Amino acid sequence: MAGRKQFDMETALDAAMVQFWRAGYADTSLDDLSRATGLNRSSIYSSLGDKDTLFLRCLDRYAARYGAKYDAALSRAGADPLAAVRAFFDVTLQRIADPELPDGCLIAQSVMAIPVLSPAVAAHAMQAFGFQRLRLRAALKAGRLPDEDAEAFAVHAAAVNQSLAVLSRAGASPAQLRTVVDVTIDALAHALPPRG
Amino acid sequence: MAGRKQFDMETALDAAMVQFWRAGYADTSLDDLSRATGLNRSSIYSSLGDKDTLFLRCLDRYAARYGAKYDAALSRAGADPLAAVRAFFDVTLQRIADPELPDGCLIAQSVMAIPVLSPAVAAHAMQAFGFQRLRLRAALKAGRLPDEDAEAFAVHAAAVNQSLAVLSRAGASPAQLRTVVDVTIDALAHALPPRG
DNA sequence: CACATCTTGGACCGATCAGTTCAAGATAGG
DNA sequence: CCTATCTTGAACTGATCGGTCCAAGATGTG
Repeated sequence: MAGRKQFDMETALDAAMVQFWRAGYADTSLDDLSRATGLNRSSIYSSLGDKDTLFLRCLDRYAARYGAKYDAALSRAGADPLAAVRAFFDVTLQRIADPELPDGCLIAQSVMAIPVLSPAVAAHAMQAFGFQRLRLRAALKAGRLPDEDAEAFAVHAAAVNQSLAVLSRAGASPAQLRTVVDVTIDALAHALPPRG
Repeated sequence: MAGRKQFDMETALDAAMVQFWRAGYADTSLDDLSRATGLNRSSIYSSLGDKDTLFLRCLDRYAARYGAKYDAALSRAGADPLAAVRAFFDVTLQRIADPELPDGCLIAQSVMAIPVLSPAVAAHAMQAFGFQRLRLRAALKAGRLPDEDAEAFAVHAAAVNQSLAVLSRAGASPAQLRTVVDVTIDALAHALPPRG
């Protein structure tokens, strides 16, 4: 029953991340984490740290993984602002549509829980939270959109993106979420011509 | 120390509501509720019910109170679609700007916690959650907006409205929230003319 | 003034929480 | 094969959880 580690670290971290993502920090006990990862408390503590540390690692893991997806999608989309916004939303919609993953967004949920999180965790959540808008703004600025419009587009799209997390958590279907995105893109498309 | 009730029911319910609103269901203990309301456990149980029941009452109280504010604002705004949307957002912005009240939105937070809430509470949260969009859609339909556009506007505005809760919880300033709203209204305004 | 009624404070319950400790035992190096 | 090293399972700790119970005592009625 011992000797060399009997589990894969990446798999265990993913399992812990999904558990926190589904149930939130407060409603995830060490027994839940033990069940989800297949490790017992001793192994969790020695290999993954205490609950706070582990949650921080999961938060950063989530931010890095999906942040990379946003970056890749925006880079693929190129210079057209609407294509960039569309690509941006598609990353979110794809994540939500994945039946293997919980609904919502770990970062958005963590931000909502800021008043009861430790300062360190809250700081990470807030930092990760701001990145989506900054990524999109940078992509739009790199394209052929005036800075002012890039900021406005990014603010608006990031806001709608956050709402997708709430809506999916409320049980909205992928089709309903797609409608929200389409309406948003439509509104942005109409706002574009008189300026660009 | 006893005899007739020594507290005001409405005040106590408001205090409990604010406590749940600030810290969420999971992170609110009976001691927290006791401290917030000034009542002790016995009085809470005999007068307000158990934790689940009390939370349900607070959720309904919140939905009724702010639902009424949305109704009143939309009714005051009249038939102009943009005025209606503006009035809709103003209710949210005013609530968030009130320093006496927690950031965010009790319903949005509850919806995010659905996987760990009791079925009864989850059902109430989901029902309350859908009302904003329906109120707005009804107001827009009553105005001079085609049904299809009314639905699209309502979907979009309700989504942005939800994001305001997340953003405020992340510490966004009232000015930043106002920017999100202004950008949204601007986009909707541009989407309007070619159709209406 | 006396009595029945009802609120209140605080002690108490079993369950569960995060976190610690340690012996059992599997492994790797010599 | 032997031993030092490290993981693992399980028991344990003190704190806190939601919920219950009951005596103390203030009130309204007669």
